[in-house]
Amino acid sequence: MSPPPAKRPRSKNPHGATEPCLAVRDVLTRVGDKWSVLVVGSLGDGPLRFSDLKRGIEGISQRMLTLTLRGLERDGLVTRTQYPTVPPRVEYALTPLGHTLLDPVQELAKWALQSRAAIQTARGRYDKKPKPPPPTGPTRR
Amino acid sequence: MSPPPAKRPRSKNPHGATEPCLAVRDVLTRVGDKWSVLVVGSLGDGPLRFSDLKRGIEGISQRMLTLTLRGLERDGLVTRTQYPTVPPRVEYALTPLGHTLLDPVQELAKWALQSRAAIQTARGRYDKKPKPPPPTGPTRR
DNA sequence: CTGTATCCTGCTAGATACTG
DNA sequence: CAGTATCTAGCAGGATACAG
Repeated sequence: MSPPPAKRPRSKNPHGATEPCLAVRDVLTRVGDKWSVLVVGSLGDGPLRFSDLKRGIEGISQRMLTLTLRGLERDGLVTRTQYPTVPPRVEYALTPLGHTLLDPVQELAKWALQSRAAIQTARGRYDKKPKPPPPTGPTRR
Repeated sequence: MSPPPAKRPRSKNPHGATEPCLAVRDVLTRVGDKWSVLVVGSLGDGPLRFSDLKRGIEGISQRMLTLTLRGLERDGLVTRTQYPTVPPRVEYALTPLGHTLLDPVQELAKWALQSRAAIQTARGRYDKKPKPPPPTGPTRR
């Protein structure tokens, strides 16, 4: 039998183990998608109907709103309440868990607003620099 | 000439204007991608070399690490310092702006760790329910 | 060691049309 | 009003090979 190829003992990460990383990535894929945060933010003020959400979030398509809401519902962050009236009326609201997300997200939003200018300045500067010069002379990035 | 089709006066959003949304989305696309947060987190303890980052972040490919670092550099969140030694040695570090991002991100990470269990429970519950029943009888979701 | 250049795949998300 | 069903384009991201 050939000896087992020694599975990489895995040096522990300096900033935490592998476990937390997975959790963070997991959350980030939910929260980091194009619309989830905006939906959660919209619901922060209280329950809203489907069409109100759609109107409130400029640019979202019906499809994406549905998908986003399903995802959030699945994760236990929002509830869906359907009133059997005609025409149908469905309300979405944050769960307690969903509310706890509101805080970190607003932190991030605050950062975004504060840093927006700085970031755009940095981008402008960076985008002007790239000097891939002619083969003559030492290329210096 | 045909009259301009009246550009939709746009009702103002209840949770803020359209402006902030753009900023938030902008940040989210940077922060919400698969690796940026982990890179920033890794650099939180201090500067690191390329290969150290690669080793520290389990599962990232060379390509994505490079791309992520370029993006962060462009946005003024990290600096790249190249020592003209042989072999080449490049160190990445957070800028002051980058450090300010560390805080909100860690908030979110904390939330992720705390809520992980609850979310997975919710998912399990949700994934069991879907009852697309036989065509006989009133389908009730 | 630190990248860049290709190739290739799957998913994300938009547009549109149709149903209860 | 509230959703589902399709179709499709674009791009994020992985593997690999090569270069300074």
